[in-house]
Amino acid sequence: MAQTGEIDFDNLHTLLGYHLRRAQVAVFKNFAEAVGAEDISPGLFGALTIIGGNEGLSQNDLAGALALDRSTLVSVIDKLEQRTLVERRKAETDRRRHALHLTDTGRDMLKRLKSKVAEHERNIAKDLSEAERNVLIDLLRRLYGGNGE
Amino acid sequence: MAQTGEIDFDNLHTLLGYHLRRAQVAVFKNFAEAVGAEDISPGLFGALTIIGGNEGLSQNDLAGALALDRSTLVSVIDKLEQRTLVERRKAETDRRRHALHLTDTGRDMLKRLKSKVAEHERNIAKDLSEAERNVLIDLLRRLYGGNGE
DNA sequence: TATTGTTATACTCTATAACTATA
DNA sequence: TATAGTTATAGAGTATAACAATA
Repeated sequence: MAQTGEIDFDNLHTLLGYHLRRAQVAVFKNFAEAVGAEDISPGLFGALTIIGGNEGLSQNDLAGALALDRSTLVSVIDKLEQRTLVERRKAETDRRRHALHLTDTGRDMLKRLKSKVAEHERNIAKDLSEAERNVLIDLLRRLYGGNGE
Repeated sequence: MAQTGEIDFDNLHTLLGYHLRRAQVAVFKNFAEAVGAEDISPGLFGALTIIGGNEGLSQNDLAGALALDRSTLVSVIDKLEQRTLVERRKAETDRRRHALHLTDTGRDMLKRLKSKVAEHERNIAKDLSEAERNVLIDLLRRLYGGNGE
């Protein structure tokens, strides 16, 4: 019977989607190790980062930035609020909206996370030169139609 | 209030993980459109491809090849078997094992899928030269430690 | 009427632990 | 004892549809 080492992968190894998934699994695993006891996912870190850079934004704004449905954002903010990292304040100008703010705890955690995530980035790209890393980001961006900064 | 276009993404756009996720979402969406009425996910296509290239392999072999737990493989094969694309045959040499085989329907579908997936690959990489596409695959591979073919 | 946030619900993908049958 | 497959269960991540409050 075929052993794992002898498996014929046919054309699977020629497909971008295959390598994207493998790379993402590896990167997410490394992310989890890098943040360790902070115990946060890339998605929640992204939400925290954007709230930190845009205090007072609405859930709709954040959903748009993260390309998530606004119903999905509810549970994202629920999680962050349960951990006292973020708070919903009633927006005064439009009482349908929640203005999202980091708590002091959230700000501290974000600061710690940023240095851990920076280390994580160096770690996953340790076999790539700085130029190669930039090429990789550029090529990925062209895959999904993202513009430069 | 901040609009989506004015959001400050801070350092998020400098992170490989961010672009990987965005690229993967775009690629998976395009995959779904490309296979259309065949209605199959990249994961099931991968399983089908490996079974097609290794008829008679066991569920354990396949789990290893796809880097999935063997309990996860059960539901993968359940789905493929419910659609009459794959069948479990009792391995004669070791009656604990299931030898996985494509049905005629599965073989036909795999053949159709391969051309649709090839088109999908051309489509997602349409803004990349052949050389750039190869560089991208090489760089992704170095992110997860994958060797050459 | 339209928008913001919420709830209820559901689906996909994945894993761990305990079980059965075989080896 | 160890392995192959299964089941029960759980959790993350995501979406759609319907709803209340507000605009």
